[in-house]
Amino acid sequence: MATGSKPTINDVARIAEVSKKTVSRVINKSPLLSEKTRERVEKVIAEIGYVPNPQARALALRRNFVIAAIHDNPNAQFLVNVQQGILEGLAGSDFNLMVQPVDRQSPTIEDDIRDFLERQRPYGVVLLPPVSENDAIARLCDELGCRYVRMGSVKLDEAEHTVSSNDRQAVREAVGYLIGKGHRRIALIEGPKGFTSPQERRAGFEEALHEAGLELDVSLVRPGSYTFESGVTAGQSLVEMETRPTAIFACNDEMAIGAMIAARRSGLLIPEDLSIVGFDDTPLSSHVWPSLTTVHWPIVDMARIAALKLIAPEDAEANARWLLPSSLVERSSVVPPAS
Amino acid sequence: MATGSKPTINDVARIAEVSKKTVSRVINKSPLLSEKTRERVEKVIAEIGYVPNPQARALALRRNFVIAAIHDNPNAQFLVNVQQGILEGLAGSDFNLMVQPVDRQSPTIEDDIRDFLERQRPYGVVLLPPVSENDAIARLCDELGCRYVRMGSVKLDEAEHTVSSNDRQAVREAVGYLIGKGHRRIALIEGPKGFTSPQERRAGFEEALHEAGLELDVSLVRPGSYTFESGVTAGQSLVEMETRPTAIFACNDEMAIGAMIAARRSGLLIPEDLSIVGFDDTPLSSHVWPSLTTVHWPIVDMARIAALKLIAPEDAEANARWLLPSSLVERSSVVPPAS
DNA sequence: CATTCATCCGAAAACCGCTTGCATCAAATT
DNA sequence: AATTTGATGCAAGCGGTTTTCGGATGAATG
Repeated sequence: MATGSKPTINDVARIAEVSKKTVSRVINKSPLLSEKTRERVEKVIAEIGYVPNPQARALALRRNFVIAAIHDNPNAQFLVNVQQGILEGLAGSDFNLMVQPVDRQSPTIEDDIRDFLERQRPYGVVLLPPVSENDAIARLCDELGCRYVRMGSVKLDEAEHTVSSNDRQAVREAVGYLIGKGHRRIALIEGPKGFTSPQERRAGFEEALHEAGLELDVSLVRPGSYTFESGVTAGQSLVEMETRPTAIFACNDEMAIGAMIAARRSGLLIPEDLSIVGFDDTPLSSHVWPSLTTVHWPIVDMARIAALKLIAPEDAEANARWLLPSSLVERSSVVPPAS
Repeated sequence: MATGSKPTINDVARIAEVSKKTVSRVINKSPLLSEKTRERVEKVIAEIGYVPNPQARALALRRNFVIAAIHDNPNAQFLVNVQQGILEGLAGSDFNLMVQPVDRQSPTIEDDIRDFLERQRPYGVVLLPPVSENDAIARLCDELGCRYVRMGSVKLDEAEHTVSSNDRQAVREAVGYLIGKGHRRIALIEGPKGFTSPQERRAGFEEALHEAGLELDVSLVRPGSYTFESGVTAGQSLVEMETRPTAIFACNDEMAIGAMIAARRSGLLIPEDLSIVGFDDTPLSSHVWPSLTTVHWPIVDMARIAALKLIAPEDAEANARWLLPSSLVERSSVVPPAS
């Protein structure tokens, strides 16, 4: 090999006195290979510091050594956590992370994703919620032979393609905790309609009430869209009620904090006059005052496992864990109701 | 072309009755080409829906059609905004975004980045602060023939490789605004030592004081590390002073909000007892109560222009705008001091 | 012990789809 | 007619993988 340029498979073959094919077999861990030859080739590879050229492999294999995160504009913290998790899963491998935003509203979303997959040919894709709930996109991946994992509280019908969290159970626990503190008038700020995760969270809310023998009071339920502003609106409407709730469970932290702000604007003290529980455990939740009691949503773990499922499907952890526990994080936004 | 498989350059060449080379010339917009031939080839390309295979191009050109964002992740919101900006700049092009985190502390950081660049061969890289301040990495890019743009308040010596914001000027304006409201005892919570951006912000702070004929009171300066916790610590120490400041300028929003929390814990009312100004204009700043008056840091724009500089260096905007204005956003955390 | 046959490994060549150095050729210029 | 110029094509890469196929090896058989 010429000094200054990277060694190629030809250099390895020449020095080790074998054919390119043999070197290729070593790289791809082919079993049909004598131990002696393998060792000799590996020695040469180590000596001259050979690294296979990813572009050439991509061309020959029709597959790029890249994992793509396909998302539709969720929350910044969520996106970064997912990226971090995927990168953790990819660490030490030859894979890189590509980020591909899409527009869920767009009528051409399927064609856009098809174009992306056909052109970029990622080894696998991680579909983030809410776009992960689009079955057509999963079918598209199947059709194009692209590995995929769907994240979120997706319907749990295929463990192979899903990494999820048990939101329903976690919310039941959280609301049970409020009930345990003595709260009876507990309001709910919902997430956006039509997605699984808010549905699951609401289901958990109702289950907790029933478990305690309480009825769902629909006058205490407010719509929301997972945004801070929607939390403010919902919170305001709740604290202005004649008989206002003593506690609020919001389906995510942003809305919980929005509700907190709204309550404070109305002169209420948190948590003395109103307890609040959120969901997600974003950094935000410990940066407000009082700090927010919330449900920890294990997205970094989920994303790491999603990546492992894609690049090492035989990995034990990737196989075993596809439904991760969410759990309550007690901070200071909950106290028993003023009697 | 066989049904079901994508057309290749050979199909185009055959149908248009020209050579591959000529098709390649059309794709790469070579000037040495008769108008007639170009039109004929373009017609065929459009008809059969030919799209060049990126992997094959990458192999032949020794260059991947990818822009990499190399970061040493400070803040989630920052990272997402940069990604959004880069993607805006890349929209409509054939480029994709790759995300590569590095560890600034690692002794092997240069080798890590060298490996990444040599293997992945991105068309260009965007270096995010603080890793963008590492001159060795910029030299590495030069050496490997990789286009690069450094983001942040980098020393402004080479417009070609820099997209920056005028933090100093913006802070001068913000602190001038506090002075204009009547504040005289203005505290400063600094950013981490050894980086340009906190230095520039501090310089702006001092300039504003001097402009108003005030002296810098070093007893009102606190160290910080751009984290919420460091803001809490600094804020607490400031409000516990015998003669406490009437206003605080924090070098970023997280610390400003930390200081806000600390002040409130001490029983102070914001802004009545203490005015606070931050820097960055993260969503956070409008989600706290009272909402934070801060300096808008145009990172989405900066990142978009960085991407344009990489993929379309002849673009007018990319050339002209490499120093973007930051400007004050007035919210509700500043009032005149209680006399 | 010699011969045959199945088995398996590895060398050579084709291929993935695009770029490019060099050659060619027609048209335009002098 | 000779020379320049611009447009185009051929074929050889880029650095891997895969198919084909010949040769070596070892076991089975007579």
